[in-house]
Amino acid sequence: MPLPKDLIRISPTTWELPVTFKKGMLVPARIIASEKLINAMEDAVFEQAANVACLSGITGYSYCMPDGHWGYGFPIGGLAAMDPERGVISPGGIGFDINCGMRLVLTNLTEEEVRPRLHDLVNRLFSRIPTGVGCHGTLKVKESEFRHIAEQGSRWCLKKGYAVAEDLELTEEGGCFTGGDSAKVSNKAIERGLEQLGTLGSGNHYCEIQVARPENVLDQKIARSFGITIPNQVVIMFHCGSRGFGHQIATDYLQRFLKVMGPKYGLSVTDRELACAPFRSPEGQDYYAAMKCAVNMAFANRQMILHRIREVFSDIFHRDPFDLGLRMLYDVAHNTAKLERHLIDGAPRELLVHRKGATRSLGPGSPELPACYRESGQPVIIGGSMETGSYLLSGMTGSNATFATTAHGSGRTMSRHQAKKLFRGDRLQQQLEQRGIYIMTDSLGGLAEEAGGAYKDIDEVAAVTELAGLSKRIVKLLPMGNIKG
DNA sequence: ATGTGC
Repeated sequence: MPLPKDLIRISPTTWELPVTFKKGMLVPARIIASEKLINAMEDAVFEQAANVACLSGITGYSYCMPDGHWGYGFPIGGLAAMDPERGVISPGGIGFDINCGMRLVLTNLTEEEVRPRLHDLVNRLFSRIPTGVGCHGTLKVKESEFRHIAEQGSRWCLKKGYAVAEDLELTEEGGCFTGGDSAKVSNKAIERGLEQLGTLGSGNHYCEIQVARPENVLDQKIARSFGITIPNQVVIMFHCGSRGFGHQIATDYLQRFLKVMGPKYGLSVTDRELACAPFRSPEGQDYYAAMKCAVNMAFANRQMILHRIREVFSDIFHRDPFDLGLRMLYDVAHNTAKLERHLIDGAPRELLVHRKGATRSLGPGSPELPACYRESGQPVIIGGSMETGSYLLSGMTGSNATFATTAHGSGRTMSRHQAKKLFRGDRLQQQLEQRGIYIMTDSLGGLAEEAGGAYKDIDEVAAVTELAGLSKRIVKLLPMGNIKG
């Protein structure tokens, strides 16, 4: 597929569509990619990044990260910073799975210690962490309790004994976006959420046991400061979000925005999927307060899953989970919008940063970071496929250009439908087992959709983020065992 | 992504 002829190469890793690319663009669109990745990008990414550049109040550039691909309205990998006074908030810039995110957990166990118990561990994780569409959690809460969870996030877990203080310190925003208001959430969304705490979900959501081999440690010093200190150290990475709760909130507000956008606010968009409302309007503020509830539910969901992981490892090894070194490394959101301060032309400005399939990546010295990571920069977790592995990186100061943002995953190269035609889940499971990767799933079709071959080259994506000055590769993590929906 | 949709 030929690249758009207006596309300009700004640097080895930055490509730009000027405002002349499409009528209505207020700022240029920039795509962070190598030559290989830009050539593999779907046309839809260019169109969608340009559509986002037309949204009121967009500041600087509309961005797409190197793992970018086609999404609902915004590309997945999309980033837009809005002026909060003049700009809009758009659910399509956050995604249906609000606060879908990654959490990385340390252990002090080695591959040699874990391998003999791998099947037991994976089987037990699979039975303790519900997976799949429509799965229900082992914890059901009352509506009033759920409203607290939606407003407090991980803080609720700490109060109930499902977290230790350090878990919250090592979660983006302390595991709670303040200002969540459950009165702005529909009863339907709350009903869907009641039984979803501690559940993984489906699609590309998974929980993986991984190993950090010495040859894959790329920066010894920062790796040590992140707690990767022993050869062949085992870690646990998982990926999930706000389940049906967040999905319902996104659906509710997309409908509401579509009704008022034109008639009440005179906003027109190139694509209905970019439904939006002025951030300072009642509708915009209601969505922001409801979205924060979904963000908080997702933080609490990941915290409950961490609690289950601690129980499982403790059961299998007959030791206290903290003796096993089951400590947080970090938790990053990758589907949110939030008010953040960024330097624009040398002056600090508050901006509403939409990240959709994009990770915050604060560089060294950022005051928002916990003290233990202030020197290194923020841990960034880029999840790859179960075949090819994942990366732990650290934020770099070059990310000032992208509102402190980097990639979030490897990014699909083909649709789920195509992947299902090309790969077979049962065969994949067998092949991976032969390579020492044990997978439990209740959907072999879903497994085929997540085949490594359906994704971009994770090594290339991680390398490009480093070359672009967004995030530095610290450790490549290889899969040993995986549960998925 | 999603009690998977026109």
